[in-house]
Amino acid sequence: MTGRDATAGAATILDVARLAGVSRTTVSRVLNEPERVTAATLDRVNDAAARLNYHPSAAARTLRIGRTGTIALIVGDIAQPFHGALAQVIAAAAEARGMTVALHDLAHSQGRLVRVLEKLPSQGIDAAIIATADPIDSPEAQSAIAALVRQGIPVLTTMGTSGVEGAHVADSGHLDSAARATAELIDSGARSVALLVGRADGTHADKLRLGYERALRRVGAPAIEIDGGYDFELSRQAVTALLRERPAVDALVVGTLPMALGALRAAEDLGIPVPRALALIACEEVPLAAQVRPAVSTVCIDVGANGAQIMRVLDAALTGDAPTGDPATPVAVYRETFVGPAHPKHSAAASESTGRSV
Amino acid sequence: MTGRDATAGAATILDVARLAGVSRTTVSRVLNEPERVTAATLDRVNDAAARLNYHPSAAARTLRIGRTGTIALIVGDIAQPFHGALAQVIAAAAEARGMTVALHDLAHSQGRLVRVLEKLPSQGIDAAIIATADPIDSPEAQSAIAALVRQGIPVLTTMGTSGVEGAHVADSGHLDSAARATAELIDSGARSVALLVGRADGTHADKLRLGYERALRRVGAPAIEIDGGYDFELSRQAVTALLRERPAVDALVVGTLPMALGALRAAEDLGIPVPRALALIACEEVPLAAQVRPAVSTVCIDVGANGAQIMRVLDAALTGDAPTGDPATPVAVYRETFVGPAHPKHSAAASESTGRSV
DNA sequence: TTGTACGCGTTATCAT
DNA sequence: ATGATAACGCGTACAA
Repeated sequence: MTGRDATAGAATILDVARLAGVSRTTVSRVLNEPERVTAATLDRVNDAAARLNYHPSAAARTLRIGRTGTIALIVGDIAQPFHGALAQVIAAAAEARGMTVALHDLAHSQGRLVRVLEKLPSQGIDAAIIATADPIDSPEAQSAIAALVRQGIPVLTTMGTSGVEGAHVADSGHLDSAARATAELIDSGARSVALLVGRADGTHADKLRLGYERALRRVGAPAIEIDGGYDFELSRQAVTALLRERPAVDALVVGTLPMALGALRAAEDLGIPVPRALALIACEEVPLAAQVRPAVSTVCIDVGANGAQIMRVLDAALTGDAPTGDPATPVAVYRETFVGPAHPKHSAAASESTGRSV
Repeated sequence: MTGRDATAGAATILDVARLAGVSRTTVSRVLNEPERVTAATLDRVNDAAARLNYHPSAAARTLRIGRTGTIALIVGDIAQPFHGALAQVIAAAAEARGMTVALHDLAHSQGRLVRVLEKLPSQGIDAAIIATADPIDSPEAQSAIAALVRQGIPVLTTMGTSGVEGAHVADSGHLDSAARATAELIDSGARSVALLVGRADGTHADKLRLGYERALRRVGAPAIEIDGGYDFELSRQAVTALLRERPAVDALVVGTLPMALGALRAAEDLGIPVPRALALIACEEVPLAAQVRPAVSTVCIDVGANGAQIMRVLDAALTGDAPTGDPATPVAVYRETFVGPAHPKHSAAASESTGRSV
C-alpha cells in the first residue's frame, strides 16, 4: 500500500535500519535471531521493513554465508508423467525446507547432461539431484560430477542410477519392483515373461534387468529383453516384433507407462487379448495408469515415498549425517492388464476407480 | 584432472589473476569482454582458470550487476501432462538464453501461490512466469504481483489468465481453440455441445467459455457448462451426471486431457459409443492424446508455439521492447473421439500413428 | 541489548 | 591493453 520505495532501487537493510532508528546489525538480528532482540525494537524494525517493502538480497546473503538454499533438479524428461510427479514431490519437500528448486531438463540428451553439470558450479547451488533413467556414466559426465563433489556440492542420483564415483544414491526400488512383478506373473501361470526397458545401456534398465533375472532364475526361465526407448511408438514397434517372433511370450514387465501404452497398442493391433493371452505389469505408478483402458497394473514404490527417500538422502548429504533411510517396498496395484495372483477372482472393489492395491 | 584447489574453498578470480600474473580486472575482462584483451594474455588467463577449476560466483556477480539470470516458473500442477510439456519448452528456451529456471509448483493451491509470490522478491529472479489454470485474481495474489512489478520484476501470466494489474500476458489461444472446437462439432452435425472446464471461476475457464459461447451464438444453441476440477474422477462423475440428465448432449469440448479421459470413461460406463453418439474434442495437445484408446481428438495451439510466445513476451518485458507477438492459431488433430468435419471420411493416414492434423 | 568494522567475489570507473 | 580502487548488501566477531 504505502510502497515508499527509496529514491532508487529496492530498499536495503540500511534503509530499514535508518527508518527504525537502529543499526544494520539489529535489523539483521531481527531476521536471523529474533530471540536476541527486545520485543519493542523487534516491532519497530518489522514495521519499518514492512513499510519499505524490504526484502533481503539473496545474493548478498549467499555471498556472505556461502549457501544459496537452491538445489538443482536435473530430470531426464519433465514431460514424462513420472518425472512430473517426482518433480512435484521434490518441489514440495524443498519448499518445506525453505529451499528452492532449479529445474534442468535433459530431454534425453546426454550432451545436455554434461553441459548442465559443467555450468552448475557457477550457478550457486547447495546440492544437485539427478533423476534420469538415461545413462549418466559417460566419462565426461562422471568427471563433471566428480568436479562438483570436489567443490563440496553433494550430488545425488536416483532412478536406479549407481556406480557414479562420489555420488550419493537414493534407491528408487526398481530392482525389487521388477523382481516382484516378474514373480507375480510367473506365479499366476505365465510361461514366458519378457522385459521391456527404456534404454538397454541405462542404469534404470540395469536395475530392472537384475530384478527380472533374479525372479526368472528361481524357475529357470530364459530372459527375453527388448528396448522401447522410453517412447510410445518405439515400444509399440518393439513389442509388435517381439510378439510376432516369439508367440509364446504371454507376459510383459515394462519400465514406464508410456512404453506400457505402446505395448498395449501393439497387442491390440495384433488381436492379442489382454490380460488373457498377454499380461502386463508396469514398474511405474502414476495416476494415468488408472485412467486409460485397459487400466495398467503396476508394481512400484510410491512416488511420494520415492521423493521422501530422495530428500532424506539429500538432508543427510547436506548435514553430513548418515542417511536414515528405509528404502520402502514396492506395492502392487492390480488393474486390468494383470488381475492379480491366481487366487479366486475378486471383482475390483477398491478405493480407486479401477484397481485394488496390495 | 589437476584439480589443484587452493588451501580452502573454491578458487576465486583473485587466485586466477595471481596464477596468470595479471590483475582481477583482466581476468574479469577475459570472461566478459574477451575482444578487449590480447590473445596471449587471454590464453594465459584461460589456462590458469582451467587449472584452478575456476567458476565465477553467481552470487557475487549478481550482487554487483543486479541481475540473476534466473526466471521463476510457477506452474499450477507440474504432474499434469500439459504443464510438464510447457515446462520442458520453457526450460529449453531459458537454457538457450543462458538463464536458469526456478520451479515452483502450486499443486492447485491458491494459498501457495501467494506464499510463493511473496517470497519471490528475496529470491533473486529477473522475471516470473505464472502458468496455472487456477484463478490467480484473489486480492492477495493481485497485490503480491503488484509488489513484484513495483520492484522491477516483470510478471507474465499465461493459460488464459488476464486482468491482473501490471502483468504481461502471453495468449495461449484457448479462446480460439474452444471456439474452433465447438464450431467443428456443430458443423459436423452435433445438436447439443457441452463444455467441460476445470474450475468454473478460473480464467482458463473464462477463455474457454468465451470461445465456446461465441461459436454457439452463431447457431443460437444454448450453453451447457460443467466443472471437472482438472481431475479424472471428478470429470467422470460430472459427465456421468450430465449425460444422465441431458441425454440430448452429443458433443463435448473439454479443457484438459485428464478430464477428457474421465469423460470418456463416463461414456463407456454408460454404454454410449464414441464418437458416434458422443463426440469429444480436448483443447490440449500432448503426446498422450494419441497414445490412449480411444485416441483423443484435439484443437489446440502447439505447446512449442505456446512456449515460444511466452518467451517472446518475456524477452520483450526484460528488454523493454514491445512484444513482437503473433499468437499462433489453433491446429486441429482428428483422432478417434472426433473424426473430423463431415467431409468424405478419409481413413487415418497421417504421420502420427493415430490421427491426422489440419 | 546494541553498534563498529571488516570481508565475501565480482564488475565499473578511472587512471596509466 | 592493463591495473588500482570502490562499491554492491549482508552477516558476524568484537567492542561497548
